[in-house]
Amino acid sequence: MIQEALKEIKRGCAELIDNEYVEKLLKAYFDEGKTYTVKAGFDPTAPDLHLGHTVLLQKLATFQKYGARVQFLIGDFTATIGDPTGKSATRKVLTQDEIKKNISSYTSQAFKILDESKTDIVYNNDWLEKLGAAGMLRLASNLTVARMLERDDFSKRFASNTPIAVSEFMYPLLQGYDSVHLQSDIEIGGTDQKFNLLMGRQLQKLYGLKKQQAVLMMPILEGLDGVQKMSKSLGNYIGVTEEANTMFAKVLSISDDLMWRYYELLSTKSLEDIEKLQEGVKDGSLHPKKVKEELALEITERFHSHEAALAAQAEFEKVHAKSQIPTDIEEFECDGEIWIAKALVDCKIEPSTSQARRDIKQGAVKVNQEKISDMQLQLGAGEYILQVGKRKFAKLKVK
RNA sequence: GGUGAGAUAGUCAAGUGGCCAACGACGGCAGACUGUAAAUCUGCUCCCUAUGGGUUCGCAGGUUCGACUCCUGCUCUCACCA
Repeated sequence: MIQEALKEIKRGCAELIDNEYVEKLLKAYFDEGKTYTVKAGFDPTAPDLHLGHTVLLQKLATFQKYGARVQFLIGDFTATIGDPTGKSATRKVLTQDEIKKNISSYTSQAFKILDESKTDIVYNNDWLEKLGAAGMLRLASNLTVARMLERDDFSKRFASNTPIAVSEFMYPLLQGYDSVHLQSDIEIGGTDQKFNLLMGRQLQKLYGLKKQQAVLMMPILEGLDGVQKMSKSLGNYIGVTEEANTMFAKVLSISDDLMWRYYELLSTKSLEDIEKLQEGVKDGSLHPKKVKEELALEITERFHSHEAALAAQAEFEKVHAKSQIPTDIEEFECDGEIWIAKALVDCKIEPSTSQARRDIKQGAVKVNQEKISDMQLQLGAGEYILQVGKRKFAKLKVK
């Protein structure tokens, strides 16, 4: 029983520090029904969660299945500093107002995956603000600069002459202090958080806690490009609030290699089943696109519904396999004759008339499914379906 | 505080008085081929109804017929010294 739970918990994880402690917690749960706490921190910097975040959330949900109370930590204080992780430059600081705005949409998205009744939402501003200058200094005295520079991204930035703000040094310390305050039993985070997560253990010890948190690290989910980590700023993400059609299409656009990665980290299929799929693709009995569709269905269904997922699949087939016009296209209107390039910009499927001209020249623009080449084309009264490339559509009514 | 180096398009990075809307690479977009995959090949990649015009090379001035290139001041970054 314990071993089974442990196996599920460890699935897809990159590293687990203090396996024994986790086992002990699980044993206490199964034997005596004792719960324990699992902390995960989230930065309220962007109001939207994407699949990269859900890797962690799903892991938290697994813990909840086995007796954990989740400490869903909103880093409203630390967000004012900016976590240096993975950034090549100092991050811009958010205002309190911006942060507040992000939080509510944030949590409601998270509860699509987490069990609300087993989750405590906590804000680190509550205790970090009270820490004061003296507390900060005490905290900071625990760490040397040399040790701080051991951190990969700091040393890289230092070596490449990119600025590091002193306040950024405080980030790992504050995150670690969160674990002291919350007395977390386990903390989970991405592999890029290793330094910060371990800081929690170190500080818990220094501040005299009996137990030090176990640390579970999950791999970072690659974005749609398959290279960089999924992030909103890179635009290579699938947001959990995105429409079913978009979600489905985005999953299908990832590469075959990346697909297995997504299977491992996002699917709830058992590892054995995934392996079978992999073999099937290898020996040619399964078409990789079919396998990818299955993944797309599973993910879309998770955030929408079974019906919506199926509808998205049908829509996708319609538009791409049969190259028909999508069902829902944004509609625009205009008065009087309009120049094609201007129309494309007005319908927001081209950023500028310059770009529109280029695309027309290259034969990427279609009007009512017909490729056009006349740069000067004027659209008279009537209804038109405008299309740029394979993905951008708009309907325009000219009065 | 002192000395030196640097800031160029989404990123990296050439350019060191006119040949510069600015080489190249990556990214991105589009076309061909496909499974809206990958790989490959090709074209495009500041804005503007455009064989032309406008605005760009950290910011503000100046020199010059002409400045990304020279001068002055400022802002920011880095290194060394204190």
